[in-house]
Amino acid sequence: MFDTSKKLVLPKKFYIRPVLAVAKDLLGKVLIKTESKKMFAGRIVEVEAYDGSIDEASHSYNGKTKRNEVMFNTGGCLYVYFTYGAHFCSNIVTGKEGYGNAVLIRAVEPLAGIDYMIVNRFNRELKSEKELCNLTSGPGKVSKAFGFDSSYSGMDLTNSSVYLLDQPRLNSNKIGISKRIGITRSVDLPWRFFEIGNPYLSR
DNA sequence: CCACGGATTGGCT
DNA sequence: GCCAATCCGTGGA
Repeated sequence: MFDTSKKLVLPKKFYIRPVLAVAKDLLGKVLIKTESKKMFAGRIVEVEAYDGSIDEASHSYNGKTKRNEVMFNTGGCLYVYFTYGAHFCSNIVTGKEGYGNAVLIRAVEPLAGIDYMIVNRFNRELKSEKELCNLTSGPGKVSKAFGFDSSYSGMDLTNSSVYLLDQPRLNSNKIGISKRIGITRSVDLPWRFFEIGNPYLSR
């Protein structure tokens, strides 16, 4: 299904680029988490870019705080935050140290570890096959399915049990672009990117 | 110290 | 389609 050989792990330099370029290039890449003998894998199909320098919706817009400090790290690590008193959202930090840029993972297409994801999300059997499309079709859902919580924030994606596998870049005619979802500031920036027609999109 | 509101989700109307 | 749930980081007093 996919090759997990080391040479395909995305290197640091992939992440140390402008956040919009990284966001688009993340589509189609495979997110992996290993936990003892379990492996979780999902193909990224929807993302949003956040840029602390000009984007009022970004957590980093008002500078570094205890909550967002990981966003200011050198690109290539996870930034996980807690919101609405209930959900974790997982991001990939991009750019050079000090920039406060990140890409929110809004949806993935499950590839492996699906039974573990079902346990993490629902803690029961699926009621129907249709629930598969509800497994990882949103930022809180992806985090729950993979088991990402605040203890994962700051993890290095080039040297830990969480990493990304390189895959061919999506053809640009497969990439949809829209405004971001669920924000109240800088609402018009067209910084959401998704694979057109993929059944695992958040909407 | 306290009030506010959020990069969401799922259940109910 | 609408709205409550449910924490806690953040910012103003």
